[in-house]
Amino acid sequence: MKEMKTTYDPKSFEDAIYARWLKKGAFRAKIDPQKVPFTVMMPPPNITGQLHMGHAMDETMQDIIVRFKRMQGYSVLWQPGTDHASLATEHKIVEKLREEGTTKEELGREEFLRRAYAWKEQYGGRIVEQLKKLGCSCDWDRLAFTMDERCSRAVREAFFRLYDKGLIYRGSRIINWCPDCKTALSDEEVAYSEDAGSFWYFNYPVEGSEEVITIATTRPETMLGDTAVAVHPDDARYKHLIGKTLILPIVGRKIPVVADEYVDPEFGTGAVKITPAHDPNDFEVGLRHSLPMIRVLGDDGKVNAEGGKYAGFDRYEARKRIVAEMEELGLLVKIEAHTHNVGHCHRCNSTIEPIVSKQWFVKMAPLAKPAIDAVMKNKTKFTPDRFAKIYYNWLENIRDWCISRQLWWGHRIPVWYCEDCGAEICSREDPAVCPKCGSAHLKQDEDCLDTWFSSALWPFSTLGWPEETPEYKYFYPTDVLVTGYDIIPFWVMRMMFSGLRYTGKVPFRDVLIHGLVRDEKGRKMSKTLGNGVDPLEVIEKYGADSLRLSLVTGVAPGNDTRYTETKVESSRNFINKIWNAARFVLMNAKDVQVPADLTGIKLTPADRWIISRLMATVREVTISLQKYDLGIAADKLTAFVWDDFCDWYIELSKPALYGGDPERKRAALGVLMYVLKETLKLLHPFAPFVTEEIYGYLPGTEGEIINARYPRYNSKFAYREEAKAFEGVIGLIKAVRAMKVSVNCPPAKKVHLYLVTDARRLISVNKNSILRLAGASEIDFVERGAAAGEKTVSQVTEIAHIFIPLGELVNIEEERARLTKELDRVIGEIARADGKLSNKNFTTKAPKKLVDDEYAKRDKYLEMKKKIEQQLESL
RNA sequence: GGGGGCGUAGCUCAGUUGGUUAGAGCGCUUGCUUGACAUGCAAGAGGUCGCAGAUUCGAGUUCUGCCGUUCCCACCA
Repeated sequence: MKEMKTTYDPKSFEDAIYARWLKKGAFRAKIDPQKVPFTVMMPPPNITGQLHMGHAMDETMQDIIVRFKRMQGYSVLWQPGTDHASLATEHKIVEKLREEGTTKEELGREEFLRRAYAWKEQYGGRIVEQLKKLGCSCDWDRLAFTMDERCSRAVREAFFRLYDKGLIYRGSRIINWCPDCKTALSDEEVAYSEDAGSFWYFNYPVEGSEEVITIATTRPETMLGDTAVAVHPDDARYKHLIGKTLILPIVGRKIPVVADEYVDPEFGTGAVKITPAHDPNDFEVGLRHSLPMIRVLGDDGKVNAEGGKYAGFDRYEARKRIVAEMEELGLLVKIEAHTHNVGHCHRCNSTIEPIVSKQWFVKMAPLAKPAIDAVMKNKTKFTPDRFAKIYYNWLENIRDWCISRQLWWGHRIPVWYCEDCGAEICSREDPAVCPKCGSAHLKQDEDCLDTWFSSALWPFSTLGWPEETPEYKYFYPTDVLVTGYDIIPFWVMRMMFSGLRYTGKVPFRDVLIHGLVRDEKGRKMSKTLGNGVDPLEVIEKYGADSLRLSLVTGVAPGNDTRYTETKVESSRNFINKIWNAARFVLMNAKDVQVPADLTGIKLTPADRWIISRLMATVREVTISLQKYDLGIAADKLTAFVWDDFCDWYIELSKPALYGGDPERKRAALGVLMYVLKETLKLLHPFAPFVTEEIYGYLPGTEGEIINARYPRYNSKFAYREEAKAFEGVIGLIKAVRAMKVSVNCPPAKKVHLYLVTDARRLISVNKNSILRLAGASEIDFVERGAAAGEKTVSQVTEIAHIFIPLGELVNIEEERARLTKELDRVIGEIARADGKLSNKNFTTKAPKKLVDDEYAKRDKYLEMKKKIEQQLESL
């Protein structure tokens, strides 16, 4: 057998272990009627993407859940894939073309797409390799892509069904336009920020009068498209002007003054310029008053022909010039500084222009309702449940979804227009001729679909829907979706209404929401700030297991967390700890095999204690994982491994290992190995690599830990009473250690213990361990402390009153101080217990067990008090 | 304007359905080359759980109000 290295060195085995899992097909999902399926859909990362800390946490959480379920015996499918990320990818390629001195228009659609696919081939697999580094156990054989044949077919079907029912329509509406990406965006793709701007006050002259009306605007260039000025119908200042005509300066257009409730008389001047083609509110006003819509900005963000002499100027240049001209005309009243919320493109951060434009929309109201109901009825549950509220909030206020994008990289809208009769055709298959007039002159819509239209189908499109494939029947609906709260509006909500609409079922039963990984100072990690930490570098330095553990420990569901290297170090230290614990066990084991179970091993109280603790840990970890409390599960495991197993049990086992009694040694090794093996299994979902590596060193284990059965709680091994009694031994050892420290006794100096106790049997059985761990030379049972001599230190514990004669080592004053402090504490406890017990309400209303416990506690403390007082006296 | 989150040890954070003496990691103090591990061991110090009320036998935990902080949505041109 190979020797384990002295320190944990993840680089020496992680890649090899991953390769072995792949080779053995350990991640492969199988349709097995004997098993219960468990399905998780990986949120498909963008093909443009690189693994960042947010992914690392998201994927780690999924891998933990998936490995746990796999070990529990479920037939697990963790479906991986990538997203074509229409806008993000096209943006990147366009940028590259610009560097090459060309444009997509110059290349043409066909050549552009060829380039895009080439780009995808080159970079699209990058993130997949990075996920492997992290240890993700997804079924790579089923790797999907949102633009592959399966997914494309599902997109076509979904579009057709909605179109067929009138839920997809084409219309001219105000949409969010990004002049840089030159495409429409959905409301969700616009991010608002408080930007510093100005408020320009302009005078518009009233026709046939000396009067003017003062309006205020934040976007002067839009005045070119003004078709009215609105005032509040009850506003006394303007009442007489309603119905009058204004001369729009610069342009010279005659525009009416209209009355509309929308105007807030308190804000600005109480008079609002109305530009129906460039503002959502103005658009509504325009509709109410049948105002003309004049678009003055082109798709490139430049003033168009409607802008007269300003045609061709960029929107900001036009703004400057228009303000200057207004000033020259004496119509500029004032300029105020004004911060206001400005929309920015989610992708390129350019300022969004609201523009009226002909686009495709999904009617949301009929889709939102079932999606709300499904969560209300608990068909899908959010964890933590507060996110359900956020979900409702989104769906209740949702507006129709603009799904067309003026992009080439994506799913082209499956609608054709007949050039002869003008018919609009949407069909499942590409039409050859117009079904209305038979003409062959058909032209497909130029636009692509919003990426999220295809992502919304992910839970079932990857399984072959609309076909009733065996996969679809077995693995759908999925079990849990893991994602960040920032993705709820983009994706979770859209998968919900899509799933319900197309499959009649919720796409997942649970939604586990997590927070963001922030930097050490609590800031969002971002490219512009340059504060992002590359998970791959962390893996390189500390190993994937350390990174994984550090991303889930001490994290509460749904809360943001800060990444610090210190946390990774702590996790690494922990893993090193278990590495060395294993090394210790194996060094002593030699030819001993891991026992299959505990039957046939003669157990000591210490053995029963650690087994009891193991069982408690199995239960706690299992329950926590089932509730998706990964942080709690990790904490419980860490505490068990480090405190109980390493710091106590291994030390307790040493007398048996070194004592020379082969039978006892074998028994101790049996327990050590059994507990170690079970612990590795418990830990495997969190730290898959190191547990698999150590598992491979254990003699007598077969196969891989990834396929091992997750430990199950067995009440037979709970040993409740015995474990509790043994805690008394631990208390005794801790007390002796503390006593030695308190009187400055060197740790190496062995002390003689005199014990007044009822637990002689328990102590005798564990004598060797107590001597070793407490640093004692001898234990004597006595009736009274006086037997220990005149100068002693003493301490009362659960199971014994300890006396140690320390001769010259005793510092009387320090000892007196220590005892006095202890006495104060005990008196405080008695007062607390008395207070509770003298309260009739407590004794009558609280559960009996609590009251009894309180009595027992008070008696114990009274006893301790008496002993401490005696001791103080004797000093 | 609407809706969340957070406020607990010096720092970063946990804290299950209300129930022993409120926990962890890091940092700090003291001691230790204890036959796995100094990426370690032992013993400690450190908290009016943001403030004020309420409910309860009992509140870090439930309710109300307030203060601070932060995020999301909506938005007045």
